[in-house]
Amino acid sequence: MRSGSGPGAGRPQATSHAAIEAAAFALFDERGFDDTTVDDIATAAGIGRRTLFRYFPSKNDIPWGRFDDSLSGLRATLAAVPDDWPVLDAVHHAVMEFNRLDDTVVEQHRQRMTLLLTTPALQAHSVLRYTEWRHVIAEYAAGRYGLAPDDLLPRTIGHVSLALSLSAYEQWLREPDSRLTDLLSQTAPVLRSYVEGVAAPPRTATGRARRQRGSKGTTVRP
Amino acid sequence: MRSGSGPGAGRPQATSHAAIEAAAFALFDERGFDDTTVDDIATAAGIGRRTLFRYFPSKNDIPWGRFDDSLSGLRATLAAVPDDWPVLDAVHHAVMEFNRLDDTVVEQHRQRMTLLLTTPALQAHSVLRYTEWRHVIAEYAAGRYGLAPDDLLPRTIGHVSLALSLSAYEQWLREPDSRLTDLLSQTAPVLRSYVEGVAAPPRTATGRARRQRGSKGTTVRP
DNA sequence: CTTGTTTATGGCCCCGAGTGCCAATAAGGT
DNA sequence: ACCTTATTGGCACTCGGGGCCATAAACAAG
Repeated sequence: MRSGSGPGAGRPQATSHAAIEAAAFALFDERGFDDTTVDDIATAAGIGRRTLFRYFPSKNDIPWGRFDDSLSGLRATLAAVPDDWPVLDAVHHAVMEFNRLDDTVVEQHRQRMTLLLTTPALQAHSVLRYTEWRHVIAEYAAGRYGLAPDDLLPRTIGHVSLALSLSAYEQWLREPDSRLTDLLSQTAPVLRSYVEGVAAPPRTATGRARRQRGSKGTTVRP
Repeated sequence: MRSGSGPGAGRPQATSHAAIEAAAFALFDERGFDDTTVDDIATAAGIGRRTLFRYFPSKNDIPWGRFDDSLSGLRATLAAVPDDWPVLDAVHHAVMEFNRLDDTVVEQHRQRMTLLLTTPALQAHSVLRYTEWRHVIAEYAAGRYGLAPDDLLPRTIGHVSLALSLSAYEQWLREPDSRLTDLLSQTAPVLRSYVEGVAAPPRTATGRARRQRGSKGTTVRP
């Protein structure tokens, strides 16, 4: 651990997370993730293979960059939300903040997320990251409701929040001209209309709006 | 491919999916998933390591068993739902059917799901299975709404349905005496109350019920 | 009984990810 | 010059996974 900016003693670091990440993304873009070996990345970054694994615990972690820091930001955003906001609004606000992008990095972020969401090995690995993310949401919800983070309600809120975010992200990647924040804002109403048993009016020209009558009665209604 | 029950010619199979699965679970139970090598499983099943990989594409696939067949069942259940049911109810019904368990296998299923949901390597790998599952749900919803499966609404329904199921499963594993179907039925109302901005009354003794100001619209709880 | 044909088996060898170990390196301080 | 400290990176190893291919074990036809 480098202690802040203190130089201290010892051999200086030969590289950085950012440098490795840049070298890796160049190769991923050129040959794809699976056809790029860790040796390739290490060589491109001018370091030894063994050193690379001290910066990133696995090849799969490289595309995620410094995700831990983002999580701290998410936690901080939630903590700053006034207590009288509905939990749904608080979470939605935090998700929007979490995914706010500077215009200059939006294409870079799109490339990163494309990699993460289309490469099977990365899709799989990402779950571990999502779990931490969900836990932050669940902890906040638990605090607001006076429950434990692994009670059913907070846990469900974590899962559903992630579901909505992923849904928005996938849609964002599909539509080159869309804006991520727009899609994130859309998922909540979409969910609400679904839960209330009413078909959302399709935004595409081909869709026919069909109205549902709720009469099943065995389970859902209190 | 064995063609139905026709014996035909050729060397008979030395084992079966079920036999490998049984041998594997015994070892997983004894030493844990990570400390069991593929060689161990093959030896225990009395086959060669190379043969094992012809029955299961990867070590991670062994705990999932024959999941494809279950997916066909899910598809069939959805297809059999009358068209005038609300989509939410149809999906909920299909999810319940999908997770219906014979009393004799409930403990076995619990063991399997514990393995799948607590082993990091399996948590990660399971995403690929979940994707197929979500796709079945999204396809159905798309058909009902007259949309494409990768439009925002069907995709979101797939994600949210999975989120609710996983939430129920995790809770089920935490509470030894709970019933999976009960929990699956609970997640939908939990989601509804959350979306409508009203705190669900905590069911645990320690929780203090905290009511949110419902600035967001209609209240449904008594 | 012998000779094909068919199909599954499993050994051999390879690759890539990831880890433990440890000597070498490059700083700062005394 | 010498010590302390921290990072580097090479070597060897394990494990998951896949390509290749000779071989075993069934059945059918001669």
